[in-house]
Amino acid sequence: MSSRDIEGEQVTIRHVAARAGVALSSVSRTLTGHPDVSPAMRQKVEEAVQALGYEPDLLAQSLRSGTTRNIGFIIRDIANPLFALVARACEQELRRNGYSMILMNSDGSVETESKNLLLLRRRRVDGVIASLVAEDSPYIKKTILSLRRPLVLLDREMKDLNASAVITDHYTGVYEATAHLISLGHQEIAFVTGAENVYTTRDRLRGYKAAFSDTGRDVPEKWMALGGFDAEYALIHTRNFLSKSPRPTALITGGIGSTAGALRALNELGLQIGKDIAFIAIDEWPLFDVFMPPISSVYRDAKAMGGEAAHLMLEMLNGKEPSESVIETKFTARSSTDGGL
Amino acid sequence: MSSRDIEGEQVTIRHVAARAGVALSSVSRTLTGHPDVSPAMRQKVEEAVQALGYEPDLLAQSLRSGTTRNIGFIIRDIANPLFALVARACEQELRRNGYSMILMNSDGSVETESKNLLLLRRRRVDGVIASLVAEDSPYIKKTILSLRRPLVLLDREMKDLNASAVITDHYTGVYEATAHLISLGHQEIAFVTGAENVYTTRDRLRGYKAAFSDTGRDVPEKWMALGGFDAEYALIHTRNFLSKSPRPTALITGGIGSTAGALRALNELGLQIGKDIAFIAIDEWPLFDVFMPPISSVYRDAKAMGGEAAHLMLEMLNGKEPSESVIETKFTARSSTDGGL
DNA sequence: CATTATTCTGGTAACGGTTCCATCCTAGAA
DNA sequence: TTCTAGGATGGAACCGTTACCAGAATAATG
Repeated sequence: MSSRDIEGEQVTIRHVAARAGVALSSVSRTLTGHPDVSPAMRQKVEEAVQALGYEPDLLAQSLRSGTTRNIGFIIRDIANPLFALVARACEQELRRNGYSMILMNSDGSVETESKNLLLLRRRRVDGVIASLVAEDSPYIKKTILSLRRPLVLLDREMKDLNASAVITDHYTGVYEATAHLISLGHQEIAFVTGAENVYTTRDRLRGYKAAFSDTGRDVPEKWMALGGFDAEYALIHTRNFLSKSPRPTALITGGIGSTAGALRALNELGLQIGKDIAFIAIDEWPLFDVFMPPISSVYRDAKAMGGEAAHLMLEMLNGKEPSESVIETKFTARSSTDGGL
Repeated sequence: MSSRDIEGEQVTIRHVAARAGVALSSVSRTLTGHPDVSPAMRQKVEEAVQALGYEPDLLAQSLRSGTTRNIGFIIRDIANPLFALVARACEQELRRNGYSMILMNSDGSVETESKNLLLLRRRRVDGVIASLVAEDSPYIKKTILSLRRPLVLLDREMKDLNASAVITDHYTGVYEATAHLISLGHQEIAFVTGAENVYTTRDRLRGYKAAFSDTGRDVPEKWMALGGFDAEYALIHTRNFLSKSPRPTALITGGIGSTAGALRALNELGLQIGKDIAFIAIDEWPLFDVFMPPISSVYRDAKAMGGEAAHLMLEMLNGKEPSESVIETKFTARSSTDGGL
């Protein structure tokens, strides 16, 4: 006998009706708080519900009502500490409002992402919150347009989508970070991050470039590696940059994964942060403040992002128009930006 | 006009039947792969499905079949990097097998956890994978017994539950870690971790104690702080221990949160790891290998845990009896255990 | 007291599928 | 040729709800 066989038959509204000696429609009315229910009826039904331990089947209710109170949440990788914080805050806020979160990793693949979207549609989720792998895939765009459900994008820009979005103002933070390095006398500032087919990269790049041009300097294009958010990409390109001679005197990494890869490369080459090279990370790893030396960073409030995403979703579910919400970034100088020159 | 109004009416099996000019039962048979379907019928149905862009409603299928292909996943905190790795591996494996994951944080609260379990039951999930907040809550036990669904526990021991479990062999790793410190000459080894009402703590504690008693030493009970997995708890107690005189010469922290709190305390007190104090963390933070100095740790494969949890769940869903799976731990000495004496 | 408005209640039709059952064909066996 | 087995199909019941509609009971009105 497997554990599945144990399932005693489910208690349905019919059983309750029988036990209370009333029509099943009356039970439904009582339970959904319809006004036309006599105290006597309420009494009988509640007694029966209590006695049988009845609980309404959300599946059946969903089929009937056309709303599941389920929200799909698609991200590249839940193990990314930043996304994990976003997901947690988002789940908490959704849960407080009676919604559940169906979590799907897209594993950095447009194909998986697309499959996930289609599966969520078949599951009749009420809405989707997603951090897309890329903005330039026509296939994904087509899939999204066919979703026909409220959508909240995380740090992505896509036209004609009728979607809400939580957008980070990367520009400000990265501008400040780069300007800080320049003010310290750095010019050969490497920048290792993801590809330009996502808003995140483009906005950061804008800040990076502006910091140079605003001070009348040339942007050191040769020290830019814009290709992937994964640690492997950052590892290879950081290693490459730092083996050259002359090499960059400072390094900025964009994103959690890039930072991990770059730190590994620095470690491997025996270069000490804040001494042999100045280092700034965009987005914080949880223990950055106790790292030795403490790492300068461009911070954004991931918790706020998740909460805001849930909030925008709930608004759309209440019939409001899609809208955008902006998250600030803040540069904090710590001792990892000390040396390098 | 809100985005919800856009929803053009759903294409159902009825529309397909009408378009193909056949009975709706025939459409169903064709789509579910029933053997008694003529090539002509298949042709007609497939043409209609294609033309209308029909996709079966998983909700309706679930209601009929009694199986949702949804698995509930309950953990204390998805932002815990270890749990995030577990969750990712688990979701990937479930997804490969056609299941989706409903994620719920219990936020360290037995009450929330219990509510989550009940909600998952109402959502008619096919099974639940959970890392429970505590093993000694009769209320939770009662709730779980009423689940009537396959259950996989993560690192927890509960009797008479008919559940599968992924169990970590903490004993070995912690024993080795403690023995290593003892062999270096440490006796005043502090141990800061969660409460004993979860298997995790008990098994670690067993290893810690055995390392002392096996060498005929007294267990330094006064340096044990077993109360909470949260960083705050570890911060306070580490601070407290290390302000004493004499103070511990070594410190072991059990769990991701404890490690974070302890590192903050050390930082705050200006104590340098691997010099002023020997330090070992149980469970690794993602960047431990590039931390300066690198941190000695008791490692376990979180990815394997998640995959194994999914595997055990799938087995139960296929009618197999509940079973247990054991995950190994491995102590690795790095330079954080150098000094202290 | 008769009549009209209000509660209140029960029956039934959806929601979108699957599956059983009965019927009609067609082909193979006697 | 006649009988039968089984393939192919349509119709209807069912999964567990909610919502509409009609009728019964009660209350309010003239």
